[in-house]
Amino acid sequence: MNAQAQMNQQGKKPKTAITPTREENFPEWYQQVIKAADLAENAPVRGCMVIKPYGFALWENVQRALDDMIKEEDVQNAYFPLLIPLSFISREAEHVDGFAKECAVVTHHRLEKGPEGGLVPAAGAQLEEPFIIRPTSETIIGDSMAKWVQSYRDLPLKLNQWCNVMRWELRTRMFLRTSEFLWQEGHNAFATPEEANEDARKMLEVYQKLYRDWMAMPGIPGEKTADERFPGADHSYTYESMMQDGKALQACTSHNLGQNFSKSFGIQYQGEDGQTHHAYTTSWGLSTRSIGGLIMTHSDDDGLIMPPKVAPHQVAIIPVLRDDSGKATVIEFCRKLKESLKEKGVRAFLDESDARTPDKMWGSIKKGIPVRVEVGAREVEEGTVTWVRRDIGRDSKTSGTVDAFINEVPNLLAQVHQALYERAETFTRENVTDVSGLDEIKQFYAAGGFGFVRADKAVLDDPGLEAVQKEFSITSRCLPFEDDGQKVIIGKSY
RNA sequence: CGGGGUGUAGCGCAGUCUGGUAGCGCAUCUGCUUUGGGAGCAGAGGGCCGGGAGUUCGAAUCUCUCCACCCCGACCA
Repeated sequence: MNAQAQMNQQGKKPKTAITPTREENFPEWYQQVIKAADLAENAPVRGCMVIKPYGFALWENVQRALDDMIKEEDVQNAYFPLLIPLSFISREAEHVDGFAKECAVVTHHRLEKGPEGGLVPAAGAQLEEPFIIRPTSETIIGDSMAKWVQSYRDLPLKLNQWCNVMRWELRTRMFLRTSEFLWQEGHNAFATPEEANEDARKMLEVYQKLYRDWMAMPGIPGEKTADERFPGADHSYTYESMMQDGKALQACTSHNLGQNFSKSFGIQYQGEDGQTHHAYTTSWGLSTRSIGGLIMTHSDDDGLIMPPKVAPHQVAIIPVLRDDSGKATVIEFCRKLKESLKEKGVRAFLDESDARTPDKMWGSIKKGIPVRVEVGAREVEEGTVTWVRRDIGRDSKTSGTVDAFINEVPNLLAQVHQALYERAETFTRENVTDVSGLDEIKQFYAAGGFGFVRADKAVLDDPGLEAVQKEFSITSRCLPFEDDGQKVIIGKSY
């Protein structure tokens, strides 16, 4: 957008740090942003990725923020096994249908030398009952809950685990859909259906808060339609976030599982009435997919833009060095600046590499560091610094004293956060189009319409809907809470 | 899993049709000159041309076969 403006003024295409641009090829741009920012790379294993230190630092910040919020809800962290007995997964009928197709199965416990050299699973070491590598843990946690819940006094039971899961995906993309991914999965059990549903809604609000206040990502909270529901859930709630290419990303989910799992796994308690009752359970998860969403929401043609609150580095200090004579003084000045920022609770990164100045600058741009501060011999002499906001670029270049800058930083970071959120929020709002019914949905997408449409939920009962969805690769994303479930949002999705 | 595409230096690519000593740009290293939004000149290093099997005097190039990645679709918290 900024690039577009420059292009018009100068009559030529400005150089962008990322090629291709979003407009030219969005999926390829996405890959290149990840590479340029050094977030992750493909692993030798199909569909898996290596999350590199800078990318993992981002995830850790997201994790820390969410973990604190989860604990605020009186949920306790625990850990359950990676391997799940095969028989567990088949206990809940819908659940099996949902996951059987993408399970990795462990069948042996030993290797031996094969006839043609190399190692093969030992024939004599076949497992009596194979294990699956967890695609999600409802079943194995349900098994434990059944033991832990005896009396109504044991409820509610609220558990969460941070772990990896594996789903044998046919089509993978970095962060958005990988065979193995990291997430947290929460599993709560209650005595009444009301509490369970309230909990599922509550945890969605927690996610919404994380996205809004930490990752600056707007979205549309709502309920999933029946055909988009989690296998085994009575109700699934979601936060659907619009990416810059107009597609929806299911950014997290929260499920009210009713008594489906408590019946399959025998999660029962004796109530005050002396009778035995099945508990009501919920499950809720947020994964490394959120990182993919963050990238596609905020980044531009010069690379990543990090929302300040989860950014591994909030301020990049770039020493501008002319020659070796002034170098020591400038570096010394920068180190002091870094210390002062640290004391203020700001995560500052000082680039002490001997790369040339522009390369250091572009490095911080591509990594999306929210604020860049340039310190040269001139600044050191005057006791001033020059700073620039990543989201605005060089138009935001400002000079001031070191003290002024240090005092301004928290405000600056808050402004970047606010600007990122508002930009994404406006973008989302402007790209949701109200339509009257199926004909208008068809017209909209046939004419190359961009983004989501919002229709009366009656359209879900239109027998022609399926054909239209297929034709334009669109699905119903959710029934937004803000419309009291009377409308449905439809669009393309990841 | 179906259709299409791509695998050649860290990154981006040419070379493949028509077999004959592995190339270009950026990055890296050395030196000099430069330096506040992607510097210039000169030189240097770096490749089992995705893997395997064939055809051939000779294969990045032709054939077969795996594998991986990307896009579309199907499927999918």
